[in-house]
Amino acid sequence: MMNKKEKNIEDISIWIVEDNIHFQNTMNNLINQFDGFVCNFAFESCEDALIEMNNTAELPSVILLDIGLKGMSGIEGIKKFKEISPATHIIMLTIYEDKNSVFDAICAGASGYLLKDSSPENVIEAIKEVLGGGAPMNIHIAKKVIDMFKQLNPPKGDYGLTGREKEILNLLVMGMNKKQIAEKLFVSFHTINTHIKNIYEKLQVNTRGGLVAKAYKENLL
Amino acid sequence: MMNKKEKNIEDISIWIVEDNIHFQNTMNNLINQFDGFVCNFAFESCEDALIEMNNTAELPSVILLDIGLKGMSGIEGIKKFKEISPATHIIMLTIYEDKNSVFDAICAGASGYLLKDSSPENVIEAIKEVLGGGAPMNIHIAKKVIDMFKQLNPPKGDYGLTGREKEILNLLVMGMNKKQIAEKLFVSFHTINTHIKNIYEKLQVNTRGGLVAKAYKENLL
DNA sequence: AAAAAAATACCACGAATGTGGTATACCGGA
DNA sequence: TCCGGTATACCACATTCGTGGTATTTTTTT
Repeated sequence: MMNKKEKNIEDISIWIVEDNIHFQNTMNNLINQFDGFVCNFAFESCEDALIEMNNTAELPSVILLDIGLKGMSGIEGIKKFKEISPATHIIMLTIYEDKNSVFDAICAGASGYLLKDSSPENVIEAIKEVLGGGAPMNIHIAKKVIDMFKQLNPPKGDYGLTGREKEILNLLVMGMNKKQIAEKLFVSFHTINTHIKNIYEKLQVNTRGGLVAKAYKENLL
Repeated sequence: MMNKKEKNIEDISIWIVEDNIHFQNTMNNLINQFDGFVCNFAFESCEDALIEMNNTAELPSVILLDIGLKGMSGIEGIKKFKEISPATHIIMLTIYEDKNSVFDAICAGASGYLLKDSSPENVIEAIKEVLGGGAPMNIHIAKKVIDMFKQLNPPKGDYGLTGREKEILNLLVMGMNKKQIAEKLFVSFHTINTHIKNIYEKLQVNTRGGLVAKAYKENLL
């Protein structure tokens, strides 16, 4: 009775993408019980949901999306959903608080996330929150966080590179090869070879890719 | 005189957890000098502070918590403190600038962050801010930060890399060579060679260094 | 079903790289 | 004055790269 809901044109349309049928049903019932929300579809995979999305005119306002799905992952799914329906808010569902996944999800465009053991109230609350325009967050603190990150960026690991070595490192990062660098600095190819050898030693790398990557990661430029 | 403060029931209670005695005292004095704040306790480890927390009815409003502590780390401490006293705001203290630590701290529930060489004004300011802000630094803050970072960074050009190509790009950035990548992905060296060839073509580069640099600059990872 | 895209695989060869050496000249601090 | 660090330079050799091909299978899209 409760989970067979009279469709109302005013209702906020919500989809669920979740491969655990039990949890899917639980969510479904929960949402349909709540006045103003209706769960039109529940899928077991992103692929299925995307097919429906491509064939319907009634795009959902919110998608509850499991982060660990078979086939296309939730993270990947976010991008696809957003391509088709940019206005749809996506709330990730996760079992445990996986920092990296959540971070990735946010980067991919998720509006929020929910732990699977959240209380029904929390679920409804989260949906309301994203619908209400997203982050009702203290802008000051957010700004402060950014300032912190900024402060933290400049100083990083010091590997005791000499001036010349830093100079050459920068040219390497620009994609130049040894010969080109030698010509640019008016020294012998052999000299550059030696310098690069020393840089590799100091940074503990042994490929060009590893070197450049480290230079970026550790802010050596 | 100054650091022996008359206890006032109205004062905001602040604890310090910091293993450097000198810095601990400096902070202590600073806080007690300020009208409206009182530093009731200063500990040298999370463990000590937690014991006290479990035995007192007067929970602190704010904890200044060193990030690099002997025994339980500051990051771990955050969770413990929050368990006992969710309303307590935690401000991290650190000398070394490490982006990851800060992010971890924020995820663990820290409200703010202070470099140890901050001016006295900054310290007081930070405490006031977390007290006034109310909003805990959760995933929403992170979202804000990411959003702003996204805005600051160029919208990262799309070079039409396929999934496999992105995968290989990431391995290249890790400093692996073709043979290693081939082994890791259980495919032939020739296949990797072809993929890399195509990546070079798409990104318009022709050296490993240039590739990795571009990957970082354009946020292709 | 047909077409397009992606992933796989192989060959060859000159160019560039990574690594082991050795060695000289310069300069600033102990 | 002697020593350590820096910059310079050269050699040799195995390994890896970059680039020109061609070609099949699998997946995705139309």
